[in-house]
Amino acid sequence: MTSMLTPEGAAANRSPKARNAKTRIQARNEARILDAAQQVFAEHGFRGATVDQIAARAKMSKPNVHYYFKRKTDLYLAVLMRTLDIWLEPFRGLDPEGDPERELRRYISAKIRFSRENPTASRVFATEILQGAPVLKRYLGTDLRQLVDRKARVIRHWVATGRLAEVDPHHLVFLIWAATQHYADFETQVTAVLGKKSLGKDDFAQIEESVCRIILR
Amino acid sequence: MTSMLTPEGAAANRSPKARNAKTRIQARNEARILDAAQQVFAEHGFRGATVDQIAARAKMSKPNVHYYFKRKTDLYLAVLMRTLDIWLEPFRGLDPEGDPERELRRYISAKIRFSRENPTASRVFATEILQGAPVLKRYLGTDLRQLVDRKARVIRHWVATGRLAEVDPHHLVFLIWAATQHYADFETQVTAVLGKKSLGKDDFAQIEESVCRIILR
DNA sequence: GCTGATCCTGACCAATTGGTCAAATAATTG
DNA sequence: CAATTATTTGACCAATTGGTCAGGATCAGC
Repeated sequence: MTSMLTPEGAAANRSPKARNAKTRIQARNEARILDAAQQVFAEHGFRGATVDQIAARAKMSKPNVHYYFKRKTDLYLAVLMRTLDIWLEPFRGLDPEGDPERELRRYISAKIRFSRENPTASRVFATEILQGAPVLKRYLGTDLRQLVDRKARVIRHWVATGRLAEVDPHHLVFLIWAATQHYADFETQVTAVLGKKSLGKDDFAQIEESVCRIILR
Repeated sequence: MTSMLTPEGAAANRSPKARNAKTRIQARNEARILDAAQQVFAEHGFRGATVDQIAARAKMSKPNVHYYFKRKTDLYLAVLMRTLDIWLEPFRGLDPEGDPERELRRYISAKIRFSRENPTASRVFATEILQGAPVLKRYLGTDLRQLVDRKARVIRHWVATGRLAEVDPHHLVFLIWAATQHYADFETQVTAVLGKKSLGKDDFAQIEESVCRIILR
């Protein structure tokens, strides 16, 4: 993966004067568009989102959005990959030599923090998966699968050396993903049922503690 | 709620000859449309779904779909309410006098079974919540909240009488919801990472056992 | 300043959208 | 069967959609 912010489909920006390097304007605008797109995709899904809406939220004209991202799907892919990059960084960092509880707790903590600070990113990803991952399916079955298998081996190693309770590594990972994303994705339901306005920093701190206690019992 | 399959918005079907009672044709077609709509909404969200697609999947003409459900939102609402009706029935059935573990296990079991047999229903609901529950927000904050509060009191009672370990009732409910729906909603990701074709009956049996063991420890 | 590349936009299109309607067809009932 | 009602559809519409394009504005470097 590695910073796929400009995948094949993105506008072939021949860089300023010479080869490839982004203008300050380019960097600023691409980021602004990505942020706007993330919000709109989170609210309406891929097909429900309109380029007009995205442009409006980025305070730009529609043709200008297309100047930076030729097609809507490029924009969508870029948003998803940006999220995956951030999500998987602490996952890749799981250290086989480290203390299992400390390692997992750090991963959970990082994931929850990002979900709280950036719930829309989590929601775009969730929507993509819910709808059968039309765009990400290939990636999930190759790169991500490989990565998870590698880390599953680490977890199995922790279990084998008696440093972690007996668990199925894959289901442990799924459980962590589910738990850390659920409160960001379903925040509307949680706040409505609890009668709260929104989930604050303290709420998420409590959630983190609960999740860790249950998972790392 | 109670069988809101024909909410205000639905076509004002003056019933056959007299007042209100559904023709056999009516019942059959409404069900067929609802099933088709559920699939399409699950794949594309509300805005991404088209009435044409729904009609095609129900093997009907578009005007005929509008004959039974005047507007797209009526159809959407009907799909959501049908799911909620089924989901909440076993939740309402939680018996304060019953054995807590038995009661909760039965609820979890029913919920997982429905998620497995009807994953698209779960996905439509999840998408609605993800997108901020534009249609269901009011219901969540009133009826559902009331119901959950009532059942939270039951759980608190179980804890108070020492029949259940110390837990926050609301978070217990959320955890059950998250766990029972996750494998239906994110099946694509799970199967892709596991390299499986799909999740079978046995997979869900194992999932049910895991969820129960973790939650009812 | 001048030049060329980058950045931005109004106007426009073909395709698709939710929804309507008049008229045709099938059920039901007397 | 005839009349009434329930069901179904082709044709249509106004609005919205993703995307294009020619040209204008702005910038960097000389």
